[in-house]
Amino acid sequence: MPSSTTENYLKAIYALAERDTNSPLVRLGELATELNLTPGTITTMIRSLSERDLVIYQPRVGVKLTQKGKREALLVLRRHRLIELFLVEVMKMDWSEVHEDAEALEHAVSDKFLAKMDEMMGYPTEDPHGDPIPVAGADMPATKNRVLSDVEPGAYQLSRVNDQDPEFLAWLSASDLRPGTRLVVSSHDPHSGVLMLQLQGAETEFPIGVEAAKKIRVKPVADNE
Amino acid sequence: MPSSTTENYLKAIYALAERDTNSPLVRLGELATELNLTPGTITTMIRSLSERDLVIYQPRVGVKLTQKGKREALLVLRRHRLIELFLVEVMKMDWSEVHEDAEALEHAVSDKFLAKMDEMMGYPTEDPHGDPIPVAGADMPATKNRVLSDVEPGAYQLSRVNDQDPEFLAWLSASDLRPGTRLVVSSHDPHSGVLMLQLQGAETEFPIGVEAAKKIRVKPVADNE
DNA sequence: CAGATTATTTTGAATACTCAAACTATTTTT
DNA sequence: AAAAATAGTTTGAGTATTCAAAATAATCTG
Repeated sequence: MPSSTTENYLKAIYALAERDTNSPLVRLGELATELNLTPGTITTMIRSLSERDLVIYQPRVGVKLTQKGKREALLVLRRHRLIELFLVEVMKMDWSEVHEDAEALEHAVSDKFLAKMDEMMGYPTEDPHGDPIPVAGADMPATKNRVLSDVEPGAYQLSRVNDQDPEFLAWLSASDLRPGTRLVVSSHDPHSGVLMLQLQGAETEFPIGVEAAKKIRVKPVADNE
Repeated sequence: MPSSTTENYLKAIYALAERDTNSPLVRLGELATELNLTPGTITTMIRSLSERDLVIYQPRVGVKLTQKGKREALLVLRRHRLIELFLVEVMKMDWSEVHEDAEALEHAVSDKFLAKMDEMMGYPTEDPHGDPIPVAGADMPATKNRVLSDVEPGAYQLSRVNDQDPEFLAWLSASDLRPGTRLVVSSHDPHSGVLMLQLQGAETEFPIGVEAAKKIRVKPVADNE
């Protein structure tokens, strides 16, 4: 029974938290940008979410989801991804036009309908983007993130960096390695301890050592995303 | 871009107007009952609909839809019925559980999605209840009402009475013939000019003359409705 | 027709969002 | 560390929708 507004806030908080796993809190400004609302609105709304025990709010610092909030967010995410897949697979709709529709339907779809879609598609575990579909009861969607140093050659997207060291982060940034960056792991030589990466757009390859690669998490990317 | 609240008001006005075609206006009280809202709320909202040229409002008397309002209402009805049919036919959902779902989805579904459903089901003209599905452009759904005197034997529902005569109406009412009443036409003898009706629940038959039957309109009823 | 009944409207208030603009805290920069 | 820039909060206000209860109009009934 959370309103669709509430659902959207929770979803946004969840998404932003995923995007940047380093900081434990999502700042309200990010949220304002994400949701296209004024900062004041966010503050007000977050206070209300906090009263309803959906988020933990540290004024001036940021928010994070409570257990309850996360459950809700995952529910919405599940609906969203299942619907997207449904629209593409069953309704034969196009990639491009599917997101908006799912955005609207995710707040209107009943459990029964959701269950039917799920069944109809054989209980899929990933949406059209390769993102995992959160499972009904389960707390967490199996995150598809993997440590860059452990990954087979292929296409990935940088999802997070497990290191706070400013120098390292600066180097990453200077190398265009930021969350969201697409990259292809073209080879991994275990003897030299060097992986060759090719960045989105760039044609030259680019070496990185295993030690550094251990700090970086990526997720596999479907070509169409 | 009407809100889903607005859409529900328009839909309700449309439905009530259909139900009782004798009076040209829907009284606000009926609306309050239909929508389960307090009378004051209705008054306020109707004034707002009126300002937006969706209804014509005669204070203390009633409302009717404007051309614009009717267009909106039919749009919603089209969505509702198409969705119901979709849920039953494609999603294999049960009759009983379909209405509520459609009620929610009718406000969230995009034109693209609607078009896909329509196409997928081969452009159906009737929903699971036998009610006509309003066509996108067309102003009016082909009403399925028929004059009782012209109808073949079968199950019907009384939809309207085209007569104002209080005596006649009183007789109807005394005979339990009211809009909404289910009845079965068991025979129609053109020579004697008498139709035999069996009322919902009752087991005895009951004669009515063609002249009277001409004033009564019914619509076919599916057994499951 | 006058009081009783019933239908509708008005009034005052609440909830859930949202904004603009003023204000305040925090962080950066010099 | 003070000035400047940035981020977050407060305040006052508005929209859409709703309710309860008082006021009013219309209708019914003896």
